[in-house]
Amino acid sequence: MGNSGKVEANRWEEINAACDALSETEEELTREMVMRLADKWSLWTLAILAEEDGPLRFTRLMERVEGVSQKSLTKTLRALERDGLITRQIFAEVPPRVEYTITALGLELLSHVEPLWNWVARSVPQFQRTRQEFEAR
Amino acid sequence: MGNSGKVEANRWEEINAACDALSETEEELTREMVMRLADKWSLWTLAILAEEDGPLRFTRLMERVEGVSQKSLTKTLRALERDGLITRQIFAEVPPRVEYTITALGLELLSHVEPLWNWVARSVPQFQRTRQEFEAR
DNA sequence: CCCATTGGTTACCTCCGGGTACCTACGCGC
DNA sequence: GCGCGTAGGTACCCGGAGGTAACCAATGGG
Repeated sequence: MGNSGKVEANRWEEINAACDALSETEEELTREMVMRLADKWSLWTLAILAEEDGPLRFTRLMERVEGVSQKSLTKTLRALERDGLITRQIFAEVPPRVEYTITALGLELLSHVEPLWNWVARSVPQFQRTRQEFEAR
Repeated sequence: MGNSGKVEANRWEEINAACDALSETEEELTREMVMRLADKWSLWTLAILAEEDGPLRFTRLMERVEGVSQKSLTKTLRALERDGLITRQIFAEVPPRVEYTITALGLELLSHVEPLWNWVARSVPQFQRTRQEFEAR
């Protein structure tokens, strides 16, 4: 526990070093991005678009991202588009048709999210045990 | 962009498969953990404890985690302790002394957060550019 | 003429994270 | 007896996230 801790701590210092290389506003932007991506719907929506491997219409998307409201989905999609993680293509038809597609950047992001997510998923039993012990304390 | 997209999509399907292997409540727990860790202070606090490579007292911690309020730090620390990411040792002294230490689990978590964080930090210029284009549209 | 469809937008409401301010318990030095 | 310092707890307030429901524009079908 002692020496392995030191190794991990050094790794984390690398992150801090990487952050220091950025200007203050850029570090804030990093923080902002991380927190924005961890909101209720962004990653889920992105994952749906990734597994589809093709464009999806708004209504279709709302069916797949179970439980999301129109309003929240709109907002989420605008934010994802703004950051270049998805594209939004409007067709001048009636009734209107809008297609959303994940970008290369979006797929790259997901590929970096995956290991962390998998680790958390694998560690869930550990967390459950720890919580029970904590509760029973 | 076409075939690399397919590769990434398959990777993401692995995540979904990993999630399906868990019960529904466990999947919710995964989601909950990810979102909890992405809150305003958890990761930051954890990082401070990691770089310290030793115990830290409450007041000390509040100085380092710049901008956190007493209330929020208390809450954050309780949550981290509950999940076994840090330990909390109370000394029966006056004035009271409480020491917080990161656990092996906490360090492991940080090591898995690091690549994602680094990628986001590296991609910040890209995000800035994309946003400017979006704004100017 | 009426209505359904699609992709929103808007008003309204509630919940919760997080901030400030103030309180406590305790033993110490004065 | 009085303040001081530590590690919180508690009450109150504000803003923002996110849900619901109603409305809208344009047009093809009946």
